[in-house]
Amino acid sequence: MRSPNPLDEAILEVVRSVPAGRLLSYGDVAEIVVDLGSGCSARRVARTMADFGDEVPWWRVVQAAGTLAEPVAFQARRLLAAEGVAVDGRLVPLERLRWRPSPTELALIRERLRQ
DNA sequence: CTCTTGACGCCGG
DNA sequence: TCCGGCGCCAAGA
Repeated sequence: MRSPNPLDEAILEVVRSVPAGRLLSYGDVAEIVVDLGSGCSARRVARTMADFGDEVPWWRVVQAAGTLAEPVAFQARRLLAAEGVAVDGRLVPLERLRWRPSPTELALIRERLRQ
């Protein structure tokens, strides 16, 4: 298994910052990482989740349509329900629970990455 | 080097 | 709503 590079670290740090019960899409994570200064994309985030997701609350990252990614849908459904998220089949209320880092939160993430 | 393969996403039909 | 088509991008074959 490959080891995480700086871009992976940035992605993982963002996902780690998502509070329980809140959600983002792969694309949202990518946007935030871009704001942090690295180039990124939804597909790139998905790859990092596939490789290193178990190090972070990966289940809070869902598809843009509010659907759970097929390969991990079963586990995600259980973990999300455990933190109070209403799961309807493969659908979750992304619009209602979407998380965006505040400027200060963003600064904190930047700080944590500066190691 | 080319071609395929995804925990993706937007647009049309 | 549910596909199909594309664009995207890095990893493997």
